[in-house]
Amino acid sequence: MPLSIYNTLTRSKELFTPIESGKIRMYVCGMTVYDYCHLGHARVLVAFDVITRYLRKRGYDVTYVRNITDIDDKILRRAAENGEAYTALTARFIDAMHADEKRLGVLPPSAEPRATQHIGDILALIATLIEKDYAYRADNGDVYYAVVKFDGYGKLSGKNPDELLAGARVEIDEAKRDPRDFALWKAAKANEEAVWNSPWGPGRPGWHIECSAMSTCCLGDTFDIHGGGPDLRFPHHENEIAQSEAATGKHYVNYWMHAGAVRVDGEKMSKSLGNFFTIREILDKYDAEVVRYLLISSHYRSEIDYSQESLREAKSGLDRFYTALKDYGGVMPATQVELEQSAFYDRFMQAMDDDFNTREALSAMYDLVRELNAERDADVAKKMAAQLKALGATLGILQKNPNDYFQLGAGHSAEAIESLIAERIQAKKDKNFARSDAIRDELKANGIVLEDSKEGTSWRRE
RNA sequence: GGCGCGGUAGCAGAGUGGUUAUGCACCGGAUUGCAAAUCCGUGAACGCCGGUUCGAUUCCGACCCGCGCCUCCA
Repeated sequence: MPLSIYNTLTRSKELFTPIESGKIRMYVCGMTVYDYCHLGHARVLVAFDVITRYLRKRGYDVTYVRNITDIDDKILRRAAENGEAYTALTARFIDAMHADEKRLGVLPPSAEPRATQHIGDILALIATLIEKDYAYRADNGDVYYAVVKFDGYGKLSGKNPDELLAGARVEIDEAKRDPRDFALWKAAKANEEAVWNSPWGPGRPGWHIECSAMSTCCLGDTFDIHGGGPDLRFPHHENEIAQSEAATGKHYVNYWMHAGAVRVDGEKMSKSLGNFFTIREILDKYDAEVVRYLLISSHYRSEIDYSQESLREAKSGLDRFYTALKDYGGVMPATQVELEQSAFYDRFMQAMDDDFNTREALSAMYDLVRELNAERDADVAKKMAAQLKALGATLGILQKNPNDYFQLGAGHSAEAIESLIAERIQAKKDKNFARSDAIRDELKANGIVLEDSKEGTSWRRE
């Protein structure tokens, strides 16, 4: 079964071939830690988490590196506003990020390099670029990359370097030889606390060079997959290519992957527009697994629109899965062969092999649900439930005990609900349906739904 | 202006040159004391105009509309 991946560089789906058989080296641009993560970050986090899980399920040994940008203009500005050390600020938001991703069921990456821990690598990379005449020190003390020197500039974003030059939106900076040039090293200004010494004077690294240094350092000059958010394609990733390929003389990345944007009310959600929702404020109101389900219920490359309605639908969809698993509890031992012996498994894998088509994979799972719900043979049904749960694991969902999923966070105590259920069962035995319905209505008004079956009465929060 | 993406049933969202996506919602039936859940079933779609084809939602071209990047942003 071939795996195909959409490559942003060639704008087409390509059969995936790793550099080294059985191994995948992947780098994803992580957060700049000056604020809480928002839904857009969650999208990238979850998308590449699913991708990593699937690649591992397929048997690849995946090294997943996701950096942390912990030195940058925005960080320094925010720290100054708060009157705190920038290191204190970044430490806080790194902790918050880890807490958020854990709640979303995102597995930790293999390595999480931080820019401030790689200053030496960054300096070495800049020195190489200057040596090879791809960079220059300007009069203001900054070191810039000379875009004109790099032949392939624009190949990732499809931009023509000449048109970029003509673009009036590129800021004119007297120190630069060319308006397209970007900073590799920023000279220290007065009273700045974040300063490192360099051959070009005290200062700090530019954003783009950080990722070139950290990725190459952790994964080698050429690696398999580089991912990130949609707005990183230009200029960030374009600049990474220019830096890394100029420095090493080698091809930098084989497959470029970019997640789709998250929108709110039809507008792009972004920090600059100020219309973003942080992960934690959403998770205060909604089940983290519902949010994760929302993020995987459309293709990772497509845009998604965030709304109350889309969350409600996500919850309904996830409820259907957990309802199907409800009678089978948490533990469902099954052999690998049993788990994979299914047309639904094949469909799932085929969908995921096609550029990680989670939506198509979910539809195979829903078809499995229908068959499971209709199955009369308890042993067969149990096996199907195990299959469903195993497929869910690949997407990072459905691993909770169904009762926990349905009951945790209910306003009432379980004891109070159970006692009302007992009273209602007695009323039903007495044919006192007015009383039994009253109990059900009362619980319903408090967000508790009762469901009768042959085995008895169960409950869930709405 | 340059480059790129998309327009699919009430909504969300896959996919395919001819035959069921899927989920939510709706309708009919089964089940239920009544519900809920579940199952069975019906209905409903491919922006507009041309072209290629025996046949196009699917390929090609034009058009209309929406959006993204080009500036810090995931």
